Amino acid sequence: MTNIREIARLAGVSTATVSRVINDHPYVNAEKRRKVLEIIRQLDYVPNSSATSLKKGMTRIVGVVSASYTTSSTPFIQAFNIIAQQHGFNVMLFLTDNDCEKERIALEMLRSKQLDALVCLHRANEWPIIESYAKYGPIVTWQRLVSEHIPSVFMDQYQGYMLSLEHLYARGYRRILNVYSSRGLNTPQRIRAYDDFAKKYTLDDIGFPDLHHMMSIADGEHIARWWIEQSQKPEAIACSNDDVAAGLLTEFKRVGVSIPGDVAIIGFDNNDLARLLDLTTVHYPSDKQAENAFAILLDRLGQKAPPLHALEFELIERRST
Amino acid sequence: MTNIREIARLAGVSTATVSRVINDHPYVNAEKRRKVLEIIRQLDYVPNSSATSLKKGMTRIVGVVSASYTTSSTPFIQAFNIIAQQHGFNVMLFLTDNDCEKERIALEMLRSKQLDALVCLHRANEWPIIESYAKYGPIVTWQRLVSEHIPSVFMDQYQGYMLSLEHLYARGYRRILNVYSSRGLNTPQRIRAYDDFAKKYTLDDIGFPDLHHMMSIADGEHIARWWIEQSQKPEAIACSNDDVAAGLLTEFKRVGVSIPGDVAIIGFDNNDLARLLDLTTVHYPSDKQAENAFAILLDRLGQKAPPLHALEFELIERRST
DNA sequence: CCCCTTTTTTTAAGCGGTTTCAAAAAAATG
DNA sequence: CATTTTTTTGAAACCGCTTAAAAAAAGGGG
Repeated sequence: MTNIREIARLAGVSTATVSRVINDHPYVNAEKRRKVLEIIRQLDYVPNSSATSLKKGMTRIVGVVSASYTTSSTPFIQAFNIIAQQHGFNVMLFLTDNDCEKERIALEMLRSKQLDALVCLHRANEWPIIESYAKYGPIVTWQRLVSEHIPSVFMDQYQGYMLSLEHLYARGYRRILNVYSSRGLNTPQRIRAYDDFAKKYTLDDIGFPDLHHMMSIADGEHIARWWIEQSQKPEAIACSNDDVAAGLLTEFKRVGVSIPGDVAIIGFDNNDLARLLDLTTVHYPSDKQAENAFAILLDRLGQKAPPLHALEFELIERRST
Repeated sequence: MTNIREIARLAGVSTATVSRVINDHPYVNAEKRRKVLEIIRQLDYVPNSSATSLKKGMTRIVGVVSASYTTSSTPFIQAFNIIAQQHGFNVMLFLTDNDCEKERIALEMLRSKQLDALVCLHRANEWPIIESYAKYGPIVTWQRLVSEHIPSVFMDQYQGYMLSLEHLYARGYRRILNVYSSRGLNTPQRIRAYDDFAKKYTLDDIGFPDLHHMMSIADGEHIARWWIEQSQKPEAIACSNDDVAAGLLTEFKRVGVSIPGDVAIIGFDNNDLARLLDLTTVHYPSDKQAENAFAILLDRLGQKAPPLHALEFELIERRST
């Protein structure tokens, strides 16, 4: 086995010097440094990461716990990967399918120091269980959680949804259909936003059904077909996310319904699809949330962390409203 | 820090004894074992995994490299997780989005012994690059690869697709539409299968278009709408996978086309959707492939491995043909 | 009771790195 | 040239665990 001792022997120096070269420490003679690097290259040597982790007390691996790899979680995970990479951390992804056991694996790896920290996009176990692991290493969540041990990069969607509704109002739409998803705590906030909105402008309750659990393109297509059959049609549809909006838009175009002439559509998230289809939407800064999550973890690990971003929703006006 | 020395001290034994208790070795006095376990429980102690890995020369983590988390890769990944778990291995998932750099991370972790082994469902880097990492630890692939260093659990889909076609023929269908995906090397084999099939039964070339890159439910829906517009309609549609078949089926039902009365549909994979929708399909044993992949890795790691499954396609007759 | 075998326990040597500390060498200063 | 400061190096102590080997204790037969 080729280890640091072997390199030291061949380069005619001590292991300390080799270690210094590897870790880019100062105070190494230029010639010796060259020689050591040469031997390392020749022998195709890499330090054993278990040994490094043991000695340094860190693995430089951060776990990301997500129920699955969906349109909504992907941007967060991608951004998290990038920022972690930039700081020399690797990311270990745990797709739990909402299975407590699978989630537990990640938590246990934090406990046994295989992971330095954890970010939970979703969770399967009860909060107290997750909190009980916070003593083993920093944990950050994406969902709302009031806990002194576990910080969160959660954003209250009330404000974001209100942005969406106000935009529709400003454009002159009054008969608005709300399309909700079922993502944990977001829906209640959106409902509250609509109630406040309706009260503010004294809008009558038109009796449109509240659509729930709408999350996919296919759901959007269904709603489009439903819309066509109605005699009392909504003038605008405020969607739970861009996928639903995309499904609506493409299905409407397919059957010749004009957007925004016949009906306006507004999405939520501002994902690739929304950009592609020219959908008006509300930008949900999940990339900034991911960077904040990482910064918080880094800080709790006692490392110098970049400053936190301010998290704000932003209305992206395009051609669908 | 609570380490094994601390436990040993409190239990009044040596670290060797504690280690034996932890690893369930024989030759430990029952009373001392009890005492040690008691202290471990009290202090909420877990062995440091870096130390264990360093000493044992294994991390018991296996990497799974996949482009993303899709309907086709999920069953494999799930099955792989389960079998790995059963053998005391953890799985580290790498979703590469076909990015060479991201894939490289996994390979480098194998090199630095952070991973014991790797299974590649997809790959972004060229084969020679991947092969060059085989010397650092066992690698198995899901795709075809002829290499002495990298074994594969690849299955030639010629036979599976032929099964599908023969079934349609036996049911009396002659005007068959082929729907292909673009998954690497599978499509050529399927085309070859259809050519041989057409030759065997001297079927005329009817001039249906060859549909390529069809992989999703939405693709299936498109094809259904295309079918409706044709004057010369296919009697049966042989799909690249169950998702496409599902899209076809549901879209057809929506507009009142009778299945299999007006047109027969056969899928491929036998996933949850196919079961749910009562689709005739060809079972693609990706769970068995995953178990084989793990067995091969285990064997190459010098551990006792379970025997390999024979891999066979199987026609699953349901109500869509 | 002695000798031999079997069971139990401890000591100590690693696994492969990093880092402290002290010493040696080189450079700067007066 | 002696003294001080700075740069460069290596020896050795760890990080936390496992395990081979040695030692101690217990059991068994004659």
